[in-house]
Amino acid sequence: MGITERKQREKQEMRQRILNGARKVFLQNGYEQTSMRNIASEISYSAGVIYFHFKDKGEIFQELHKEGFNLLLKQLHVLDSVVDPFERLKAAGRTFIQFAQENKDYYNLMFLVEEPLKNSEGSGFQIAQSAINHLHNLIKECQDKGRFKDMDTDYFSFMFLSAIHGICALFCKDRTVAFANRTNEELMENGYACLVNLLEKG
Amino acid sequence: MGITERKQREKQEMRQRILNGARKVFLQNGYEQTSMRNIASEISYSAGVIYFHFKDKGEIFQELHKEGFNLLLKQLHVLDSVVDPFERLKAAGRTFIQFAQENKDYYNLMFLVEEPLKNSEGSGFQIAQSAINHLHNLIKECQDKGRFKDMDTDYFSFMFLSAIHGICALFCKDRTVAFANRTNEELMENGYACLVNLLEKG
DNA sequence: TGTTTTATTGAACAGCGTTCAATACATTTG
DNA sequence: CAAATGTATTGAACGCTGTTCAATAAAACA
Repeated sequence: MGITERKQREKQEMRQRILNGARKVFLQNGYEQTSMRNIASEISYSAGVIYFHFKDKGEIFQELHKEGFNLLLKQLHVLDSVVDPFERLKAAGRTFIQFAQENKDYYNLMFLVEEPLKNSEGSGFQIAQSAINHLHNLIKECQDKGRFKDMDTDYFSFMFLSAIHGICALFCKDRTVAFANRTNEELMENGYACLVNLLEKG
Repeated sequence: MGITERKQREKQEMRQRILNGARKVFLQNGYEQTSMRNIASEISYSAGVIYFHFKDKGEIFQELHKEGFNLLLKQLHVLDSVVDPFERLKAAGRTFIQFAQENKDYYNLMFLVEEPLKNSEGSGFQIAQSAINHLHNLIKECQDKGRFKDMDTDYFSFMFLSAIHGICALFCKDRTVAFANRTNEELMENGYACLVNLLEKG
């Protein structure tokens, strides 16, 4: 049955075509400002057809959300070769911040958009969870080498992620204005340096 | 001219009536889900009249944004009597987190909603700035007593705020799911405790 | 009283996410 | 090949959104 095979492939291609259009519009205008009609006209189709290939806008969100995490994880895995876990942790934080700076829209999607990521079955949830596990293990490695010995691994992971996310979130939602006379780059870089300074004493 | 006086008062009352309706609907449904028609029907007026008293939805946002900051600042000023600046700083962080937990919608509005807070003339910007200055001075006090001596005050303030904001932002946008088997309260409280633990070593 | 100012309404516009009957096309069946 | 079936796409429609505006009501002034 080569025909049904081709049909499936064509359907998959259409799904991808929609996703490509969605990504393009969304990287230009941000997720909130991206409408189904925008996406459709980007790929020269009618808006209705999207609903034949996707349940709703939320499913497109899920896909791009997953894309964002894969992109971030790919950049983080570059650091796998760094042997010292604490050096790897510090570099991971820097990579995370850099990712937010270079992919503001993806970052918004992944961590700041109001969207039901509820159903724990979704693969989007799983990939986020695996990222957390990765961080958890990394910090455990640091602890095994004597760092942060008196801290609970889970809570410390949460705190570390929060601190970095806070930097990125203030940046992504334009809440850095109140820190006068400092560029975003200066704030984020030197702010993170302060955190690292603290970590080195723990 | 008692009449123009009364007119002005009535106009102010109408402004307040709209704001009260807006606050109520927005505390029930969240800012994004609050429409002008919702607000209008809440106070039994037509939607159009809002535009006679407010420029647009953004101006209502500005007002509620300011309200949120005033509420937060009021709670922070309770700590003014704490003499030791480091104790005050630690308590301020806890108060901040508690504020986010108890006023999720205000917090979203203040720090997470996508909205042009651009024009540096707005009083909303000023109140945010004064909050930052307050934090800056508090940290400077700590430094004067020997804490965080090797840190730049500005960047350290930014880092501290970021760390706490990160905790609150993950909570407010429901991104804590990936930390299994821990309630939000546990995560936030113990996560912050980890930060405090680090600070005590700095 | 008549005129001008001020406040409010309700309809309208363009856009949103989503649904659905109609339609065109591809494939399978008779 | 023709008819029937299934699959993909369209475009109109629904009820929502923020916003504008002519018409209108009410109040203040002359």
